[in-house]
Amino acid sequence: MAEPKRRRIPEATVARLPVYLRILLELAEDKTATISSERLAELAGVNAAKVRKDLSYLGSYGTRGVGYDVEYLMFQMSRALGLTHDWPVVIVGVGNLGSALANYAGFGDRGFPVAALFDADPRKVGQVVAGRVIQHVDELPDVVAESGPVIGIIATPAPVAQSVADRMVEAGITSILNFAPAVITVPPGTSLRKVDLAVELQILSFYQQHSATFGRAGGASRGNGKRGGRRAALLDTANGNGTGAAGRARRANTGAVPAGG
Amino acid sequence: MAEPKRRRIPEATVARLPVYLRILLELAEDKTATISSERLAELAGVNAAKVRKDLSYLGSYGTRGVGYDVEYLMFQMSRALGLTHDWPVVIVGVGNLGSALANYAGFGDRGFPVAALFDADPRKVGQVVAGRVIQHVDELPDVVAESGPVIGIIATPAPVAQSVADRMVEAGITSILNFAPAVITVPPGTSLRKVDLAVELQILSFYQQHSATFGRAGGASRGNGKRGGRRAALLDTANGNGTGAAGRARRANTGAVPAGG
DNA sequence: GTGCCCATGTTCACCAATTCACAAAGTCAC
DNA sequence: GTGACTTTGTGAATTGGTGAACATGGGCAC
Repeated sequence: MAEPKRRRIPEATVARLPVYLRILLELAEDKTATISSERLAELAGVNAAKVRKDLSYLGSYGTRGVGYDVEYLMFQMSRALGLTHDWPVVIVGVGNLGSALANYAGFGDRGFPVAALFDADPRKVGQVVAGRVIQHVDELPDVVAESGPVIGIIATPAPVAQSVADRMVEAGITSILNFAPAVITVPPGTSLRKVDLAVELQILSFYQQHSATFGRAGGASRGNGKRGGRRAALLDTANGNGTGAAGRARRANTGAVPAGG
Repeated sequence: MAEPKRRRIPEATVARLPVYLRILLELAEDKTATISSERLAELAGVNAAKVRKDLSYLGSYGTRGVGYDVEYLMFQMSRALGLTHDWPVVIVGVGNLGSALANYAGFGDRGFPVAALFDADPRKVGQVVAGRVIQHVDELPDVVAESGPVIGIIATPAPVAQSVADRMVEAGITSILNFAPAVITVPPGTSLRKVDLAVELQILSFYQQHSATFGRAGGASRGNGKRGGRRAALLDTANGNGTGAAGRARRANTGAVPAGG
């Protein structure tokens, strides 16, 4: 092993890397050759020091006085994220959400092709969605055994989410993304992330309610230049960390504080 | 003011409250009268101490030696989250995802009725989705002005997400949930949360890749009792904080560590 | 080839969040 | 009414992450 492990990359950093990567992709399309941590921070809505620290976990890939080479940084970042090859995904539960996910082109584009669709409803099995025949969930183990490592997506109703997760784990899936509004547990060694609409809305509700306690944030919304350049960044983040929906202005660079009136 | 502000509730706690609330709802349906912090922690996939501390921010609503009254706790929690009345949502962008969201019954059920659908595509305007006529996005300000405070959901393609956010802010919306795969910025006083599919998948990819560094986590998946009771909980959390998709076992209670082989 | 300039990479101090451990406070049995 | 038992609520210690400040080191002008 040459140097396989630099430092252990913090979870918060891991959650931000994909954001940087997407920005780099856009920059590359615009034929931008190099980027400074400051500019990248601005585009990602974070602090420049944080960007530098995050990138330093990947290695010293910047050039002092110049910045980071976009192409090279993209390569290193993709490597760190394990995106050098495709990760097929299998979707269990082909209702409204499952169909939408299956049809979402962004998946395949970014290295996550939809490998198979499953449902437990016999009426759905055999139907074609997004160019794929829906299979019965009983066939999950066989499909996984054939196709190798995949990411499992749960898009079922809440009551069956845990049992689906169990079946995924048993089939050998070690990465699961749960869209069902239910807490599910998996054994150690399996990665689990969740996306929960209702929870997100309720968090927003909290901050909305809370900002109302200090006088009505709404007024300042239209504050200054509505489109002329980006403003005080609060990268907020359903993923990763930094939940920070900011009830009050937090260190407002632009000085447009809502409560001040 | 009697006692409007106890302590300031930490963001991490705010992100967990909705999870507790959902569990309480299920418990109430099962006619469970009281719940201990330990049991609640188990159901939520977190630490019991954390539950107690989280709940203590709401006030001292437990009874020592007994636990928490489910109904009463639900009430207090709903109040804290601002869920005593409905929060209408407006969805901008009625593509695959937007339609799925509009059709998602879970919204209205939980106090977030869909108030209106918008799109910029003239071919979509006038069509009916989920029982609602799609309006042109230009009408957004009028609708918001009429209906009062709403939560804005962005389900557009990435390139227009920022401009949609700007229009929402200008219309007076102060809570935005962004599904578009783009970083958007809003002025202070506006709450922003994001849900990003690609980012979630890439985070999973990282941990999948990483667990492979220590020998292949896949093997241990089937470890012990596949359904017999919940196991070492890792609440992982696309929202809130604690990104923690656990590459390796983290403090595995059950002892089934993947790398051990 | 020399020196200035500029952005990186890293150190350090701070802040937020988690976890432990335990006293306080209530119930229930008798 | 008393005592044992259970579970909460919180203070303190620890961990993880953030942000500012600064030294390091490479490019570029001349």
